[in-house]
Amino acid sequence: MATTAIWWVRRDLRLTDNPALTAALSASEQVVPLYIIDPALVNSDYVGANRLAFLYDGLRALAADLHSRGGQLIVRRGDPLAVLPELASASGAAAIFAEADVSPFARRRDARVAARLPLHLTAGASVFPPDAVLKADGTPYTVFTPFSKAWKALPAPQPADLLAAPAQISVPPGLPTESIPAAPALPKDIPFPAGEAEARRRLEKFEGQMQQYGDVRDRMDLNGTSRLSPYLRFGMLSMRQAAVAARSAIEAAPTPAAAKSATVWLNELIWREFYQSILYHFPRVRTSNFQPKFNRMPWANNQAHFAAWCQGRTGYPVIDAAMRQLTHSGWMHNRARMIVASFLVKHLLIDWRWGERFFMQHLLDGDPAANNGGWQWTAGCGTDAAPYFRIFNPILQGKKFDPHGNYVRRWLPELAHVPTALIHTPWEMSPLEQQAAGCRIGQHYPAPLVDHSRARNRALAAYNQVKG
DNA sequence: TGAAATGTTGGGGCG
DNA sequence: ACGCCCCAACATTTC
Repeated sequence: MATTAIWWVRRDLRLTDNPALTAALSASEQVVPLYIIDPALVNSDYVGANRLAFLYDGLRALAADLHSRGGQLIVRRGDPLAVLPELASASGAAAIFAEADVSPFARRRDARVAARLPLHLTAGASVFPPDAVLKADGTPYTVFTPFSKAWKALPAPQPADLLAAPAQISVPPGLPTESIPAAPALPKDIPFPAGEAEARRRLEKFEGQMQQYGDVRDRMDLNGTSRLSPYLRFGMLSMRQAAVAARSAIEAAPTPAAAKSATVWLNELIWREFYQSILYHFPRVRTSNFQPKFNRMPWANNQAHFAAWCQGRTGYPVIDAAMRQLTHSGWMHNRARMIVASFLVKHLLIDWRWGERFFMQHLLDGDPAANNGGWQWTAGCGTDAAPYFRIFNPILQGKKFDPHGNYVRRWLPELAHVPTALIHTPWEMSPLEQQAAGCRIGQHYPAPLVDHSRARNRALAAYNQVKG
């Protein structure tokens, strides 16, 4: 009888450069590619329809890729602790292989599984596992720059290190599978087709743009970023594939400026690894301030203000455009993420966890480590955090990073005819200008929810309380 | 991976 | 020609 192993797919929806799959294939003749739709995850308030739709589409793409190699994706719904033993006995599998996941939820789940079944966790979610990048005394880094230096000093993965996709996958016949749920109805303008092939296409396209990344990455009105985050989130692309591409762009750069630009993108990848390491070594950050003194923070937590922020109705065009980009497309430009996060936490004095949860509910790329790290950074309560007095001015940020107002107009059609000079301060339009633009402030578009200068002073006072 | 307040400098208008 | 003032423009410090 053929030996069998389960490849338990979680956040590694790819056949190329997949250490868990490779380990399963080398351990046994037959492999059961299994995805378990866990109701505890699906119904969590950290998950939303956007990301579920992307996941289900990704599973369909993975199933097709497996099918073309003679395999099959087995899908089950239920608690992994119940599904895995049942499938192991039905298939005769002697071992389970899966990619390690740093989130506290995943680690608890995997520990319970490993207590009952032979579960082998492999690296793969990051270029280097969290225990590989440590200070000389063995403790984890809590500041990004030294972390990134240590990361860059480790032997870089080479193109030849990337694991090839198996040509053929043999799955034991006759295993019952459930259908992949139809993706929930979503707005049509979600510009992220799921799947490994699409991820690779995007990476190849971005390799041609990486040398300009440093110049255009902050421009919200341009497509200067890689837009790979949803694919990295679900492992449709491995971090090693991304890092190899970044390194080769740096080496092939014709000018120092081009090399620097690609290095900036490599640093963005390292931020992902940094926050994975933080979540792994300090799991309490998932629910708590990394800096305990922020437990005293006098949040205002005004429900109506939070609702206005969520709906993109704060009266500040950059904020509202970004929030609608998030809810309508499942993604937000990174610069915009910093601006809206700063606004929620500082202008509105709302607990960063509220914003963190809302992001998780809407982002295709919503990742516990990166999202939590970003929010704690903005709130100033995290590792290597932004200083408390760094308060983004939404008007200036708009003028700098959306200079023609094209980003604002794209997501806020009610401002389509506002003159560019006032696109980031539409409340400054005279009654005549409002009429000409077909946009009456307070009717077609809200007046500012808070006054910038007053909100800034209130935030400084609140943060001073924590500091002292 | 800011912004505002405050300080400094230098050119030009003007008596 | 000179001093005075104004105020960009830039630099520094403060939050």
